[in-house]
Amino acid sequence: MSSAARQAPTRAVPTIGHHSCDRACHDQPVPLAPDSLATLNPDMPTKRARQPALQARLQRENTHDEIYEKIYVAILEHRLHPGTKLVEERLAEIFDVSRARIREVLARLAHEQIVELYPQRGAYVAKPTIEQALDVFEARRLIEPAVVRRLIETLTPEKLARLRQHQELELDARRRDDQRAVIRLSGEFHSLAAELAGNSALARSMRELSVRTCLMIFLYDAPTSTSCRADEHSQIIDAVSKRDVARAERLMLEHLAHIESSMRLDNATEEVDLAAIFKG
Amino acid sequence: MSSAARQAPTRAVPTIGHHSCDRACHDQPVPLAPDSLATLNPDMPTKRARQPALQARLQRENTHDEIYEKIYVAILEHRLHPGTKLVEERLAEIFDVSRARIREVLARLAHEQIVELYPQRGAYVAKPTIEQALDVFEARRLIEPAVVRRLIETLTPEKLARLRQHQELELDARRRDDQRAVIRLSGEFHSLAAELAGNSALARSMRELSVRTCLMIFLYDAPTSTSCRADEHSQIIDAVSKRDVARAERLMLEHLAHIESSMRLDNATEEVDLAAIFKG
DNA sequence: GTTGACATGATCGTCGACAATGTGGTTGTC
DNA sequence: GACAACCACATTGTCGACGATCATGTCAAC
Repeated sequence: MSSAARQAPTRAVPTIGHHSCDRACHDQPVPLAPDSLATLNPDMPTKRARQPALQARLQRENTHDEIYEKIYVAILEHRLHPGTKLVEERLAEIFDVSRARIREVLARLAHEQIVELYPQRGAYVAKPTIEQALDVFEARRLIEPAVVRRLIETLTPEKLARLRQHQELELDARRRDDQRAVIRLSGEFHSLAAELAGNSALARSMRELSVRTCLMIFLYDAPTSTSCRADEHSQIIDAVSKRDVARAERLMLEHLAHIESSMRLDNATEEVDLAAIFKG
Repeated sequence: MSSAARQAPTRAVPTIGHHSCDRACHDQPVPLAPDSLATLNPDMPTKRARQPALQARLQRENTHDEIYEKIYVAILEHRLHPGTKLVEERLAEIFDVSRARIREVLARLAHEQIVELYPQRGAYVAKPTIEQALDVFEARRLIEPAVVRRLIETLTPEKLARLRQHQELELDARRRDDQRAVIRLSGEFHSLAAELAGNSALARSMRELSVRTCLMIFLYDAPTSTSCRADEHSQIIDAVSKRDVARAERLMLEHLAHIESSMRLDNATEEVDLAAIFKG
C-alpha cells in the first residue's frame, strides 16, 4: 500500500466524476428541460471551444454522455423497442467511435436494467417481466408518497417553478400530439420530483423505477389508454404547491394505481402465451 | 431497422446475463459464506477443468465476477479504506488480466457508488458525505420496514433457514473476533433479507444502501460502538419467524436508529474540520 | 420429407499499444 | 527565500486487431 494509499481529491473540487454520479443526481440548476430538448436533436451543435485544456475533456464527456443519452432517450421514447438487439459495431459506426466506448455505454445502461447483456450474445433492450413490473409498482407505491412528502417539506419557489416548467413541456408535447415526448416527459416528471425532494438515494432509485416503468408501458399497456393522464400531474403539483401533504400523497397513489390498472399485468407467464397461441 | 429488429433470446434460457443481474440476486443456494472466504485468498486455485465448451465461459465469468467480488469484499471489510486510489494497471497485474477488464469492473463498482471515478484522474474508493449518509438512512427507514413486512408475508421454511444460517455465520465471526467479517456480514444480512422478501426492485435498492452504509460506518462511526449489535439481528429474525409484523418493523427501525445514532453525523461540513484543527 | 451434422458468416470478448492528460519535482528568476 | 514556469513521470483514455463463440443456412443421410 505504498502509492495506492493516496487520498482521493477533496470533494470540493468542481470536476465531479460523471460516472459515479452517472447523471442520476443532476447537480446543475436546470438540467432536465434543456437537456431533454437538446437530445431530441442528434446533430445539434453542442458547446465546444472552451479553454484549450478543458476542450478535449468536455468534448469527450459530451460524446460519452451524448451516446448514453441518445440511446437512453430513444428507449424511453419507444423508438427502440424492448427486445431489439443493440449490435456494438453498428452503434460504433453510427456514433463514429470505437466499440470500446459503446461497450462502456451499454454496460452502464445494463446496470440500470434498461438493456440486458447476454454473454457472448450481445445487448438487447430490456424486457421486464410481469413479476418485475409488479415489483416496480410496489416499490413505487412505497417510495413516491415519501418523495412528495419530502418535496413539500423542502419546497422552495425555485423547485415549484421547475416542476411547473416541466409540466409545461409535457402539456406542450401533448398539444403537439408528440406521443413519444409525452411518454418520456411523463416518466421524467417522477424522476424530477424525486430529485427535487432532496434525497439523493431516493432520487436514484426513483429514476431507475420510472425508466423501467416506461419499458413496461410499452410491453403491457393496454392500447386504449394514453399512459399518464395530463391532469394528474398537474393536480399533484397543485397539491404540492399548497403544501397539502395528505392530498398530494393520495393523488400520487391514485396516479400510480391508474397507471398500473391500465396495464395488463394479470396474464399468465410468457411461455404459456406461446402454447396458448397454438392451442386455440 | 432491418437486422436490429431481431428479438432478444427468450427469458427462459438458463444462461442469464450476469451483468444485468450483477449479483444483486444470488441464485445459488449458499453463496455468501464460501465465496467470502475464498475471496480472501487472491491466489486460491479456482475451479477450472469443466466441460470443454463451457470451460472458457465459466472461467471468464468467474474471473470477471471474482475480480469484482474481491474488490467489493475488500471494501466492505474495510481492508480498502474510503479514499484510496485504485490504479488500473496495478490491479491489472495483481489479477493478471488486462486493463480493459479492470476498467469494466471499476465502472460497475462506480455505478453502485462504491468507488468514484474522476475523469483523467482515476478511481477512488467512495467517500459518502454526511448529507448522503443521512439520505441513505432516510431511505432505509422507508424501505426496510416494507422489506420485513413482505418477508413475513412470503415466508417459507427455506427462507427462514437461510436467514438463520447467515446469522450463524455472523455469530461465528463474532466469536472469532473477526471484526472485518462481522461488518461485512452485518451489512449482508440486510441485503439478504431484502432479497428473500421477493421484490427484486427493493432488493436491488437495499443492497446498494447497505453497501454504502458499510462505507459510512468506516467514515463516521464512533470508535466505541461495534457497528451492529449481535442480538438485534437475532431478535428481528425471531419476530419474522413468529410472523409478528408490527414487532419486526419496530425492531428494524430501532436497529437502524441504533446504527445511525452510533455515527457522528452531526458535524459541520468537512472543510471546516481543517480550519478547526489549526484554530485550536 | 425430416433430422442431424457441418460450414460459414456475424458478432462478441480480450488484449496490447499509442496518444492525451494530470501530478510532482526541479530549476530559474525575482 | 518564495514563487512561477518548465519538464519528466505516471496514469488514464482511446483505438484497432485478433481469437473465440454463437447463430444461421446448407447439405447429406435416413
